[in-house]
Amino acid sequence: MLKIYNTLTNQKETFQPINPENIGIYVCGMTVYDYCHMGHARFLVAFDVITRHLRRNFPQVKYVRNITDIDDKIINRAIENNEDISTLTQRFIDAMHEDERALGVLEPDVEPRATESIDQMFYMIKALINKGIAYQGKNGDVYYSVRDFENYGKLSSKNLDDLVAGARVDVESNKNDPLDFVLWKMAKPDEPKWQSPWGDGRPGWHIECSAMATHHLGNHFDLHGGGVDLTFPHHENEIAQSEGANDCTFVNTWMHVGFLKINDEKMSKSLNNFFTIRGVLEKYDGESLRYFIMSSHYRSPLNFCDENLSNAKTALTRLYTAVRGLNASNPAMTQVAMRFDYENRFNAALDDDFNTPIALSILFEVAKHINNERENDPGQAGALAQLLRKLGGYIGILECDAEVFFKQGVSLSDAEIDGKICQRDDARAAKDFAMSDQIRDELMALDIILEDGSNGTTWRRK
RNA sequence: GGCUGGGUAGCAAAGCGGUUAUGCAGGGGCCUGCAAAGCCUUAUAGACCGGUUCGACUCCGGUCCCAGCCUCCA
Repeated sequence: MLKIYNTLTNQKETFQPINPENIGIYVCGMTVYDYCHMGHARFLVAFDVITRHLRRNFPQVKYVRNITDIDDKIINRAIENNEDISTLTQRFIDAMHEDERALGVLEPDVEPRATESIDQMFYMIKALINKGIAYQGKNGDVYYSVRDFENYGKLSSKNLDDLVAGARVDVESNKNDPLDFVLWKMAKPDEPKWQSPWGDGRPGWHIECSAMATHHLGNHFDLHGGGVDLTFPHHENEIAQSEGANDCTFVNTWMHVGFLKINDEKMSKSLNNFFTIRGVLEKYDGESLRYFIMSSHYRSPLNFCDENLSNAKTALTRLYTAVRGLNASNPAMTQVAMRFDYENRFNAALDDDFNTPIALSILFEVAKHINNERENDPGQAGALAQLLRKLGGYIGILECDAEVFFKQGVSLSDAEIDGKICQRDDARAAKDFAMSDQIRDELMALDIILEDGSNGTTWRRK
């Protein structure tokens, strides 16, 4: 039984699909004006784990993740780069897809873009104006009238008066109320614009998600997610817009992924401490990065630092070490492995609000079991190795060949290393251990580790 | 100030009202020419103060501290 923490109620709830035959989930995606950073990696992987689990438990899941391809930051960046907006956004969309593949993130079913969803936004804004919940200000911008939506604040547990009290003094005379937010803004000269019933302009940020989500998933769907920082105001405003326009519950369960910290500090541009995914990939492989992200619960803060990352790599190495050399596929043997309850416990962990740390700990139990059986009962060890890979696959790890994992990114060729191993074997046979150790040390200096086993010497990267 | 989370062993990170989390690092041992890997074994916890209970890291109350949101941000 799947339980999910719902921001709307601030508690874990049993997930009750609107239609068990078809689950709908919407996630707020990237604003594409730069390369993805590690914070993006975190929510991309988190929702990848979530949707993978949903897909195994329900016959059909529709995962929609939008792309914001028009906003101030994009416009400014295009001007800075002297680059066409669509060229800029396409470049970073392609880069995002590349990063996702490196992290083992599966594609969403639909990836709608704001600029391709303008008509749906018009439709919703019109509905809001007709109901008197939205109005056009003196400057032509269209605003949402927050006071006319009675449930405003229900997601983020805020009430309007507290918000007013805490608000920055923003004398925005075009609004009826300082808390009102923009649905459609008039274009300034030289800005990209679309014709609308209210004048040439472009959409406000929040309306695009309401429009795209309801267009692809209907007025009422199961799950909606994003980073915690989107809870207010973005998701709060999405609820106001969608429920205001459609007069029905927008989303049953709201999910929010915790923040990523950098060396225990908040990641921010002013501290200049943000890392792009591709930058980190120069030093760590994508799978280790993915493991690092899954090593804490998706709602907890996650601290990005070298120690934690190398820890993740070491941990993943232990799992690959367990399956190494046990690649043969044998469905019958997997059945044997099934008599242990690893898989049930693994699934139960994910059913408990996607508890990846527990799920991973079960993987280590299987690894230990394999190591114990390796000598005694190779058949069973092989079956357990298959089980380990299968469970790993459920969360997007352990899917590559162990030899590939152990030999990636090494500066010498296989032949060169094999040559060294032969030399060393000769030295060892002659009991010339000084020479033998020297060869091993030389390779170690190149991050190549030699291991003498009963079937000869094997090697792996550090 | 308001709202939401959180404070667990050397580090990271979970579950749980009474019995081993897990990974890395540390001690001892097995294996090895020596290592590495692996196995066995071992030490180190639950911010503080009260309360409930036969029994609390786990529930309740209070105190202190930390983080996030309240302004664009995953």
